[in-house]
Amino acid sequence: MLERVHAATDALVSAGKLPAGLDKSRIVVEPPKDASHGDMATNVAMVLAKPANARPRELAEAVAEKLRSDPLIAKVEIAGPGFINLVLKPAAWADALHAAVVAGANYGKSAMGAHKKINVEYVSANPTGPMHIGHCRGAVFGDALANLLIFAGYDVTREYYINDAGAQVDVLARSAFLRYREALGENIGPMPEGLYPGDYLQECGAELASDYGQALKEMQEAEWLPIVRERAINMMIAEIRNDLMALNVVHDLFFSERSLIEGEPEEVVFTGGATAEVIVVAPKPPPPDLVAEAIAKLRAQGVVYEGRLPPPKGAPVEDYEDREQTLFRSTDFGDDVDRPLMKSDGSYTYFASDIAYHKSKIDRGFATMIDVWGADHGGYVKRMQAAVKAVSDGKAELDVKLVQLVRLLRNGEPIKMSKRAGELILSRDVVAEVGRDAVRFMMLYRKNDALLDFDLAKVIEQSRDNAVFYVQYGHARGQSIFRNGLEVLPDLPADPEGRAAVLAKANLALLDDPAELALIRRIAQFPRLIEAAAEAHEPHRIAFYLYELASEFHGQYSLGTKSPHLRFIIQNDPKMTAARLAMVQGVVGVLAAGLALLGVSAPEEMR
RNA sequence: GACCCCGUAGCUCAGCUGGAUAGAGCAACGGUUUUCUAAACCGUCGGUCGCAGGUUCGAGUCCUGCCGGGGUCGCCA
Repeated sequence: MLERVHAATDALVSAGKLPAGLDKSRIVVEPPKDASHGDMATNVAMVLAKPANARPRELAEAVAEKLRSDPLIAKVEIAGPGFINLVLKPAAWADALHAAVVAGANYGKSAMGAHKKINVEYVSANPTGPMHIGHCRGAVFGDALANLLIFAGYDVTREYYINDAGAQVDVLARSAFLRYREALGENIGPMPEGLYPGDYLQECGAELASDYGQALKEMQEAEWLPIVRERAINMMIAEIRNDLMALNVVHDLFFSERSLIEGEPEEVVFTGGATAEVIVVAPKPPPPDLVAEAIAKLRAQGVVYEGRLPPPKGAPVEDYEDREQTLFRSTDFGDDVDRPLMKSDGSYTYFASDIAYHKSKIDRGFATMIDVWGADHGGYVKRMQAAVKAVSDGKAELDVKLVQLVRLLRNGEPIKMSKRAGELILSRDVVAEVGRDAVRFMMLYRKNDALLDFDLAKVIEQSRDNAVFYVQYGHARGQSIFRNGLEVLPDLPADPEGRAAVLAKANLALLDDPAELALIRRIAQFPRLIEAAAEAHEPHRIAFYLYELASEFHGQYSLGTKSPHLRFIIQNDPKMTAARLAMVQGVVGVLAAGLALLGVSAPEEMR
């Protein structure tokens, strides 16, 4: 439709009624919020009025005149300040539905991405324990976003960054070492302050005990620590991968932070749903220090210097010590203060290796990167974007999606967790209780930057109040209609492709009831929705759209109760039945496609 | 003190990147079933879009300043 409006304005330009060279980018043609305003509306006259030095309504009349001759347009009206409302002929909706049915699972796929490479990094939970519910939200969000971007035509790489180089993995190793001594029969008492108290390291300790016996105890810490650390990290990553698999969250690549510095890949190869190889970033020997390289590059650009920082505001830092340090001039890029790259003991800060990591992404050809982080990392966004800008010479772009906290409830009552005992609520426990579909859908049924209340009791309720159930029921109901439709159309194939091929041949012009046309209109919005959601990096829009589509479908179904002639299956009228089932096919196809993007199953029946 | 996010119906939230009379669900009240799944549907009630300015044909949406809630603030992860 947009092309038709453009054509109409072009015609006015060549007729000399409009000046040439107008900016047409702000012209939109879309379904109006209020259906009584027609099927489509355009703001063309209001957008062009000022630059063309014309009155909006007069200009609208001129454009409307051109559009009236279009064979698919039934009515053109001018309303309000200069909107042009279009009512399409039923044939236009028949065309739209036909396209949806024919395209099947490909309906809504877009070429807007043009195979542009995008890197989406999500989860990246530290390998120091199993995934908790906060990680879970980021995992589901990132996974669905990646699905969406692929559907929109981008070349997406899904990535997990393993923080296996910092102090916290040494803490992990010391904790595991205690569990090892415990496994050897020692009474270790309560876990000392600062170590990981969770009991998930007991298995690690037991393995170490059976593999090494007393040997590790005989060593100095410098000797046993790397051994224990590697074992513990590998086991924790295996844990996390299991948690990801339970959620059906996949990655293409697990990127080791340690490999940036040491050039050594972690020797972990996994198979299964969350499978991916760990990247080898450097040839060996000699292992180049990619962090040092990144810093050197920035230093050459003059954005790294030695200097002092003012003491931190807010909560007092106990061991603060004023000293000269290596700083990145992030203030040049809009950050509040410059940021340190080296710790006082001479090792790199996380920020330093994060710069090297993002440089690696840039070097691997990604000009667009999306990071999914927890909201507590919000203060980190500006400096990271600053670093990306600097290290890519302004060519690469980083979008950070902050995922807000999840508050778990049961029947409206917050579930309390005791951090003291190391008892965070685990992702796997929630999945086990309410199922993967409910977790995934509810995590996506909210904007990423809004707090999320997740009620364990409500998500397994079977009612309209439960969006997951409601949308899935829509899909199942459609399948049920196909099964019953066999009475009138005995030759209807059961497989989706075959069925769609048959139904596509139906005479769709028979669908002329206003409610039916409204439902088809909703189906026809799907491709545009995909593009808008992909553009904004907002998968939650799909979830909301599916809920609306399911709602209209349930409504349409119920109309048949009062008005039998509107039922999907009409005895003795195979032609009308075929047309109606084509409409159901359109709904079911979009529901299935949308649920697939969210990673939620589309059941055949609900019983 | 600075920065980031949030503030829309009694509650939980959408609002398609600036469009027309701001929408759903829940809650409350009323109705619909000899029916293709009532696990559903329809209706009624409910609003100073936190407040005040500004930008323009037009603001819940963009800008500025306040108010309220949350988060973060050198080497933590």
